[in-house]
Amino acid sequence: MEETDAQIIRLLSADGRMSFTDLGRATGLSTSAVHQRVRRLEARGVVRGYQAKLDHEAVGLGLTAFIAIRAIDPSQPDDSPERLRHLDAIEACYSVAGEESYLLKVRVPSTGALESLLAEIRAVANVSTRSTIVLSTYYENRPIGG
Amino acid sequence: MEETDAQIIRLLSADGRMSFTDLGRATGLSTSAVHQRVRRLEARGVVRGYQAKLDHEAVGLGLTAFIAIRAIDPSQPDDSPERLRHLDAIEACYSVAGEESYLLKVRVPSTGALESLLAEIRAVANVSTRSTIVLSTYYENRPIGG
DNA sequence: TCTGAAATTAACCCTCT
DNA sequence: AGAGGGTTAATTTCAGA
Repeated sequence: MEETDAQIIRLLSADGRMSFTDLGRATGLSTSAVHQRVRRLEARGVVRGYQAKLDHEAVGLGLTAFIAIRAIDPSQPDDSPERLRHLDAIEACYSVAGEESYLLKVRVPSTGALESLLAEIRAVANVSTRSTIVLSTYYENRPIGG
Repeated sequence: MEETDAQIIRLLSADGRMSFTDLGRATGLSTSAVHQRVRRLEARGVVRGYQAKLDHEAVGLGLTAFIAIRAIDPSQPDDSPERLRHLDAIEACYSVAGEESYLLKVRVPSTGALESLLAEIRAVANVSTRSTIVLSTYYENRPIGG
């Protein structure tokens, strides 16, 4: 990865709405050159899209939790990520090394909603769950380092 | 939270670079009306910024891990999040309920880098660590549901 | 790959409702 | 709060180096 592309990526990681004009100024390139580079990074899949960072509390999703899951029947094929994909409370799904096989990050409005989500996860994926409740978020989704 | 604002938030959560013109079309409002609403959401802190979603592998940060940390000396004031803030491999820091007090999400290039990061975390914050390595990411930072 | 210029479209600000 | 209009600025495409 070239230094100019790396710089563009750092800038867009910190401000996803930065204009091509400003990106050009920051990198010392013309507007059309950065435009070309950003489009190429998007086409290659290095930049996968853009997203607003939200105050989840204000949006009514004030409860965040991490849910580690473990298959109950190890002989069954384990396609939990696909089985759980439709649950839009699940913001992220990772397969992990360790005692459990997957780790989910979820956002819900309340403990009641978390309770029903857990029931649904267990039913849909035939897994046991271990939840870790987030008490407060100090920082999150920080831009990549520079 | 009003339905129109909620809709704008969902749209910007899915596409942070969506134009005010398109937001207007999608919500049935004029360009200037959505413009006004988005600026208000930003001013209130509901929208905290915008960010490019990256392929971290392509950017040279192919190793993701979750690190749960626990204070070694419970009599010391526990300001780990501030002590660790300067480490830009740490993408997120949560305080959590459970056996450990904080959960970090980190991105590094290699296991070697993870090893030195762990050493630094333990030294800087005087904590013990328990790491969970991410093997693969099925989905992540999905837009909020609707 | 870059620049520079031209054409199109969007952002932004203001006023009126 | 929103619509409409006018000005400024950005995006996008293209020719040329």
